[in-house]
Amino acid sequence: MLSTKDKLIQVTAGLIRRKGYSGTGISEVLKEVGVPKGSLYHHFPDGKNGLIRQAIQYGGEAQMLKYGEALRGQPALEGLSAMVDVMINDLLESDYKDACPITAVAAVATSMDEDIRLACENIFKGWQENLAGYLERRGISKANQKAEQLYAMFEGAFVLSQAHKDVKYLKNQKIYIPIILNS
Amino acid sequence: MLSTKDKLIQVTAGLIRRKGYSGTGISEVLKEVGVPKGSLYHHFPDGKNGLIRQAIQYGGEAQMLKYGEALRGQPALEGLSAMVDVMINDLLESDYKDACPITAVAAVATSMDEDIRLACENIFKGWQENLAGYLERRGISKANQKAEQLYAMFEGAFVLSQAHKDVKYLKNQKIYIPIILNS
DNA sequence: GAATTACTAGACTAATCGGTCTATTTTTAT
DNA sequence: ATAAAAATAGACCGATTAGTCTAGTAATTC
Repeated sequence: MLSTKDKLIQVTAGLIRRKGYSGTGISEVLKEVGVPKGSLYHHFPDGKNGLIRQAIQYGGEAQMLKYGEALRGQPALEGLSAMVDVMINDLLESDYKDACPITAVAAVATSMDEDIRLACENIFKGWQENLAGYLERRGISKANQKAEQLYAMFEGAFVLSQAHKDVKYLKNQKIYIPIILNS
Repeated sequence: MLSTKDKLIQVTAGLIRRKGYSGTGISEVLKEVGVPKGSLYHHFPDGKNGLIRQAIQYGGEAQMLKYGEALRGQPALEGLSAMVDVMINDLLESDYKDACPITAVAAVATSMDEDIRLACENIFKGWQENLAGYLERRGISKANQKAEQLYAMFEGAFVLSQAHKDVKYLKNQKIYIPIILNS
């Protein structure tokens, strides 16, 4: 059984992924979870900002778990390919509605409260370090730089695939994964 | 002298780049341009949607011009490098507040009116075709696929650089440009 | 110069925004 | 059992949202 607080975080994480920061309304969250306003402001004394900050963190960590599962036990090439498949599935399953959990907020975060941007930055950083460690354990040189580049590629391909409603941009990443790894 | 309509489009283009679709308010646009509501709904009978759609198009085309200028007359490597510099400058000059003119909207566009998403898609498509033609004229093989990949990389690096407030992700693209071109 | 069209001006509406506040209920600790 | 703390409930607030509507002004056409 999920606590009210967790339900609020999860529902918010789902909404910001589709509608971004400003597009996600407090009342919509409350309605979907089925709790009154008092509960929200009890659990999140600094209101929308605190709620979204925690939702970003939750969504980012949940995503990292999915990526980690795809990578685990696999050689670099297969693991990264499976990770791209996770992204492809996310788009297809949501009919292209679910953005990367961070991008939808990150793109406007520098014009909002700094703590929101920091939350995005930290999630990205965690993803990258995770992937860099994975590459390093597989003996790949310049693991850190390559992890950065792979994330940049995947991130961009995700945005393009979503905007075009066509996963080909993500699929193409599989061609370039070995090229980056061997560079 | 700019027409009222053009001023509305330009100011809106600037705002959506920083705050996205939902974060950009009609009244904020009006205030900044200094015109009353009647003018806006005269020039844009379908309201906010029409205004933002045209602002996306304007912003996208303006950006393409900047990219075109960077590429023009240059060999592929130098041209693409200069294009990355345009992105770097955009971030630095705005203190990381200006996102890619399309991404900020595109990430949430699939959860809104289809015409908004189509506007984003068309701009991306235009950019890509433009770059593919440029590569082709320089005798580069698989120009279309490489143009797609380069945009994915740049797009992702832009998002990461913005979120981290660090242009290193964009700078690193210069390492990978020749790798993609020669692949 | 008169009529028509284009545009500006801004009051106004209904709905929603995030947030506050006071009760009330539920749970926990003693 | 009782006191204290945690959580729920929702009325209410001022501000803002996108959008409508009626007037009035400016420019254009005939």
